[in-house]
Amino acid sequence: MNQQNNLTRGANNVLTAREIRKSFIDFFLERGHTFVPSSPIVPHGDETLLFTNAGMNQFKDIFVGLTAPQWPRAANSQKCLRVSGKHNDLEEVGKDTYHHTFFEMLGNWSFGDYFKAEAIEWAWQLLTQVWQINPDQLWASVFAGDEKDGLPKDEEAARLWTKVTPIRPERVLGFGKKDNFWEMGDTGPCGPCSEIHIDLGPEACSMKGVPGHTCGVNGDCARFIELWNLVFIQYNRQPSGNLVPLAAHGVDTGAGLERIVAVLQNKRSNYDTDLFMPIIRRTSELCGHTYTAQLGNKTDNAFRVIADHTRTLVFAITDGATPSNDGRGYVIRRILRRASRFGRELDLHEPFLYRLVPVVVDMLGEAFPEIAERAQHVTTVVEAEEASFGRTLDRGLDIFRGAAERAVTTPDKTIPGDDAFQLYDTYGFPLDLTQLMAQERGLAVDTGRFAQLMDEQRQRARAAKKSDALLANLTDSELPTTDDQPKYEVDRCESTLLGWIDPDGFKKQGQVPAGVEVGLILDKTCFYAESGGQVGDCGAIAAEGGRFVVENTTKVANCVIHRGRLAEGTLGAGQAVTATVSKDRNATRKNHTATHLLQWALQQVLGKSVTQQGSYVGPDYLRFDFTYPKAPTKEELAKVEALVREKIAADLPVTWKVMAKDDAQKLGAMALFGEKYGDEVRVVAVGAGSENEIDRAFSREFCGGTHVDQLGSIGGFKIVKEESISAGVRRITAMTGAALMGYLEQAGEIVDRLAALLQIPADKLADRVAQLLEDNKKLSRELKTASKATGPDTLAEARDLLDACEKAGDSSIIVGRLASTSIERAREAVDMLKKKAGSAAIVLGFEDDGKVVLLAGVTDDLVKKGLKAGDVIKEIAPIVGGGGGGRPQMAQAGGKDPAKLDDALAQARTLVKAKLGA
RNA sequence: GGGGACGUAGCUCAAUUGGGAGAGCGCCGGCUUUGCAAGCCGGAGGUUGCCGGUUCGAUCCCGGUCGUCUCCA
Repeated sequence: MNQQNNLTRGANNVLTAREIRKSFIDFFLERGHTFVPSSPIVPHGDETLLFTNAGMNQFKDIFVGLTAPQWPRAANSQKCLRVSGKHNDLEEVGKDTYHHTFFEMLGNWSFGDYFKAEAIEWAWQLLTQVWQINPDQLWASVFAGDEKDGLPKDEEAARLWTKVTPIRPERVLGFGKKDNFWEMGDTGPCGPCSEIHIDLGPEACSMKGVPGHTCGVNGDCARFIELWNLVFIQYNRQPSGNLVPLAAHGVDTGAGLERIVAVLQNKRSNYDTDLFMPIIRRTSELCGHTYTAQLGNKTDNAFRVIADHTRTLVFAITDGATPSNDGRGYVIRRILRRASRFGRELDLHEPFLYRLVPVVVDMLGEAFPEIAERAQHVTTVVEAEEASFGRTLDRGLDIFRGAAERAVTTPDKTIPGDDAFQLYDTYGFPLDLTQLMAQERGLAVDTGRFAQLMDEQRQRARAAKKSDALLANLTDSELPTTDDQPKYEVDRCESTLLGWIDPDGFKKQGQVPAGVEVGLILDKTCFYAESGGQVGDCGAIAAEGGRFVVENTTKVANCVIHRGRLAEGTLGAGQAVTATVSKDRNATRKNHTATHLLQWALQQVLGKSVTQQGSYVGPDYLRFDFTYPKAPTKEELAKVEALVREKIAADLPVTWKVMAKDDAQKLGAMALFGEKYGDEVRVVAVGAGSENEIDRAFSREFCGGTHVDQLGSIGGFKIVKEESISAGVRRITAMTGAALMGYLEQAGEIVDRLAALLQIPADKLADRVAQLLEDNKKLSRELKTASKATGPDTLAEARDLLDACEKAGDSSIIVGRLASTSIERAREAVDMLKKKAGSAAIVLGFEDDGKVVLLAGVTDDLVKKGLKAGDVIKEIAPIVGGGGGGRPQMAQAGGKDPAKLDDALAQARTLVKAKLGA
């Protein structure tokens, strides 16, 4: 049987990855599904998730029942990243043919619509009819039941397989919980799943000759691989561990595109497909090595790692992650460094990853237009980070040398785990590199100790972990949808208190507890929940008999949560209340509209490479992060300010409209990268007086925030700070309205005070201060030289002391009191005396501003005899109520009791004489 | 969010248990050379990130803060 022929359509008719992706989506569109574009790989709203790691992430709220689905059926190809947490494949990448950090997950979903029969039938049809995979190669698995959970075998699925597909019954196998029961987390929706595996033939087995190995489904070798997982969501796992059947059944399927492509293109390795080869070819051009597609080969390994990681970097950075030292950014930094490290295996020592970015864009820019739009930014960021890693390595090499030198002298020729850990933890020097370099010098590395230290570090971090306690137990609660449309119209509204959230969950009955932070839930509200950079509103929710102070407002699914504390009296569920937003919101609105003006002006002045990276809009100020490769000049910033002010002065109107996303995009409205939008979007248009004029607006942005009606009410605009926050990203902080007035007033006061102090007009301040600094410098220099000429002649005093001094053999014992002088001059005197006397022990003291200074100096020949200046000074300093010390040749002390100075000097004389035997 | 390291001249970095703020490169001047490079001699350049504490005295020790690097979650 020639299986190979059935896998392809002949050498000239192999489907490209692009065609395969498209045929999947088209197939499900034809079956009533809605194409829901991939959600960003960086989930902005969801802090519990570092990166999108499965196709269903964006539908989580639907499956847990927090929100209603907008469509009964959906399909897409989702960008996924698996680099941390439960699914951490990072270390595996490169070693085999199929592990990736970034991959695409093809998926189709049913939200309470179709169930097992359709899911199974369609998957089979697509695989065998559209993609023409030989049915003889396919196997199916179903859930075989679990006694502990009291779950029966999934007979329904098993029966359907043979009913709706022509698969032979013996090809439908049962497996346990590990393989065929899918759970999202410890709690929440879950259910049995059914997988489709393909048999690639005996040749593909990767465990040939391993004793006891038999090829089979879930048999751990590369002959049988899983192509598609169909999850049937029909239970809800409660915190107690019990499973409760769900009323609405769902389907969640996932098929890894990279694997499907490898199979359809008849490749043994995912890396041999057109999803990776262009990157590998380009890398090969850059380094001069050839990729031979072997496993267990160092250079081939490096090619694979680089290809995989480059894709990851392009997508993650495009969606708003940026290399940094914590959170998501740190994961990105690690991936980039890992790729860069493997580049060294290919003799690539200069930044090179950034040169692979265009290859990825070429390959995937059509399916994911965002990466094409952000290519320049990604390139800048990657190159800067590669350069930074180069510096990190250089510094690490220095430190390594020190550690290696120490290790060479030890009996066991081992670099201690502490050193290796310090290199890694503090200087970012990779452990494998430490080991490699140690090996080159015949040294070992104590990895056991290293692992121990690493573990301690982990535990420290874990102990410090905190979470949002308020939302801890919400998984099972069905939260109501809050009508928050009033937020755009009014800042006070009447509504009903439906209940509240506390750390135990959602409460719909009883009295709001006092003294603790809770989140009130209303049927409708005029409060704005934190979103799109705009802060959540503050204010109060009150009724007769009670008043609740809202400190922040957030949103979970479609439910607005008013966070705060009961301040007075009592409030109960079901009660009618009045919600009043704080006046701060007016200031926030000004800042929000000003942010739109700022983005528009930046694009006018700096060009289209300016795209929003993030923002903060609060009552006190606004912050706008945007991509731009270098610092804008003062003139450019001034021009931006001028443009914004011009628009404010023109007092143009602001309007907004909810429209279809496609229409909004046609109008050229700006959207935020890495933000997920629904089919209907709200577009805020500045410069348009009504919805009909929206095409005449000069600024149009996707935005759910609150804005002023007329630009004039912004009442002023000023950039107060411009800075870099990471490579290729700048941050501008600006102020408007009353906050700006306060800021200017404060600045004005400072200027007034300075001008009054210097008695000059304010515009001359800068010049005058510069002049003063210069004068000051000159004067202190002059003072230094002048005081040498005037003041007490310390050197003369010292000479007198020398002339009158006692002798111990050839050595002079010079002890005496000087007129008040400076430490510097007294030191000069000591130096002079040493030189003049040739051999001497010197102790000088003087009074200065109510304190005592003592200096001692000893010439080298006497130091050798055991007389140390430091010892002398330590003995006598306590006499004047102080302490001192120094080196054998020169020491110094201070004290607080001038009356005892002569006593101290007398003691010094006795000491020195005793020591020198005089 | 937590831990570690670093911050000194324009640049790269020194400074013994707390006791004269230094070197190399660069810059300026002079000498030497037909010219250049090099060499020799001399010079300028410092709020030791910032604030506070301990001390007779802090680049050094302690606390805080800002910035950079780095690891863990």
